[in-house]
Amino acid sequence: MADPKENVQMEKIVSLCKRRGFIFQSSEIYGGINGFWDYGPLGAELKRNVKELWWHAMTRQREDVVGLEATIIMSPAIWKASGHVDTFSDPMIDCKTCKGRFRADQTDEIPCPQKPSKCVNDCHGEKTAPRAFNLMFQTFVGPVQDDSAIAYLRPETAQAIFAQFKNVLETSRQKVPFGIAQTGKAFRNEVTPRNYTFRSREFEQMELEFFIKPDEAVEAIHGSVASVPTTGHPGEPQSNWGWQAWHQYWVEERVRFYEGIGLNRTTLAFHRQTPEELAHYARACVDILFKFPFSKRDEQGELKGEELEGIAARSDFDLSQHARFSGKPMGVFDDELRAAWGKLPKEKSDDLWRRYYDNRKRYLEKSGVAPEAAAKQATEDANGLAKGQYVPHVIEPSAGVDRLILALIANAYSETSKTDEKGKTETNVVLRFHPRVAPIKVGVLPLLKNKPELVAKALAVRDLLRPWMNVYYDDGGSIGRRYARQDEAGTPFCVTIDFDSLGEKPELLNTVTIRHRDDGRQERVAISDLVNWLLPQIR
RNA sequence: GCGGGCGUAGCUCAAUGGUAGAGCGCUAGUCUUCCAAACUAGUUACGAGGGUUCGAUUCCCUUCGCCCGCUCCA
Repeated sequence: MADPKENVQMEKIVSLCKRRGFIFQSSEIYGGINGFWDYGPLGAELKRNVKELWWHAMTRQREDVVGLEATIIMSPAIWKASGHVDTFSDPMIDCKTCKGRFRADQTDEIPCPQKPSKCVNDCHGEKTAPRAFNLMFQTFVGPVQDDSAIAYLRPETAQAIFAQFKNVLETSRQKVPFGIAQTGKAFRNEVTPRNYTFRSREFEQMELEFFIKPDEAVEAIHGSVASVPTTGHPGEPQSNWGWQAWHQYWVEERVRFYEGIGLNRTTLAFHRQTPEELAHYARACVDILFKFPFSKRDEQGELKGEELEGIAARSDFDLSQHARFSGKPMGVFDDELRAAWGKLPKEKSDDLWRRYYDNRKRYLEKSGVAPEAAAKQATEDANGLAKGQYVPHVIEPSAGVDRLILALIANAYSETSKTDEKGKTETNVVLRFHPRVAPIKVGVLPLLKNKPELVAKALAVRDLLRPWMNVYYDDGGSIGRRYARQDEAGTPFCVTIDFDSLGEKPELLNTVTIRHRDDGRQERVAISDLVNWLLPQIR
């Protein structure tokens, strides 16, 4: 943590989350378990709202994205193909003398921190035996616990989408470009869970794999690939978009989503990965960061932010891997491409053929295929392109739900101070959630508890609203106390039933007060208009 | 996993080798005509296990968890 003040801010948030029932430590009564967190009543509502908004925006509101709900345990072959079995398991050696940690396969290359003239292998430090640091949780499928039964809890939801790509394509009546969206749990046995729920061992993802034509196919069909500005939203998708346009599009779509739930651009930061940071198969990756209180600061003292979501342009790597490992074709056939290819001038088709060939060959060689075999396969692939066949490329917006929840809470957290006549200052916490994500949409409160007519009317209003939104009825303590309770829960609106609602002023019969969380403003609304007044604000 | 700090009600904080206390919160009741009013009653803790001791929340060990460094990127 950069600064004690920010530490305090984070501690307040943690304390509030427990006090109000947003987040609890998992297995707390048994002393807890590191890296696992539960959501209490308010947290469960908040999280559900966020996931539903994502699902709504990503699938139901779109023509070109469909959903998937895959299992958490899959064939271990999937994780071989994806690279997780290999890259997620570096054997490590700790040196008890110098406290260093080294990859076991590099101890004869890395110099000893204390005696740089010698490598780690030859220095005098006492080393532990090599230990595999596999970030995947292992389990066994079936009753026999031998190596043949080993399976893994998925470390990301994405791979199921690739593995089911063909099934979805064939059953959904979609054509490239289109996407497959999925939310769900993922598991990583992190070395060090950190920063409250930010890095957990069990967490939930919201991932879209959006499949697009390779640029060579777009160019063959449209003559050229559209260029779009590198900043700002490029507008409605166009058929001549290549991967860059689609990537830019999804970055901006995702920012719109965050803005729509109360995280405006100033709370976010962006990181465009450098060529050194990118995985070898990736063309680009933009991270969307949120400036958490625990974030580190840059040289200018600005919060750098922590990653909420990465939008990666992953080329055709994923589907190609699964095609190679499963032996099942992952390519698609494109009528339009086939028709267009025949009309290309030879110069053009040769150029496209060569570029596609080069890309395929580079991928195959990077994947360890022998040069000769790679050249042969790449030739086949490029010939396939000329007949209308290709392996789709993918743009992957991949977000962490739990990180977003924490960001929403941190963003909403605010304190207001009031000093009463006696000079007593009181600090109140207000969670300024966007109404769309707020766990409770409306608090229904009779002005007084000991007047049966008020209570009866308030209960009637509660029952009127309940089918439409999450309501909370409260008649405990004074009205001010109840407002304060709802402020802490982040409830955007409170409806108060008073004597005018009962007709004390006849013209106000069957009206109620709506009190706004953020400024305390009140307005009078007829009970019969309540649903129509509230719904547009919470959707 | 390694090193450093920490662990007392739901929260914030006391005290002690000999019965653990306050404020706030929460629950119930009285009262209350719009922003944590008052009164009454109730509620809950020494992270877990072992040891030293007549007796441990206090001293020692182990373990679990939290925070800070090394790792990581949803």
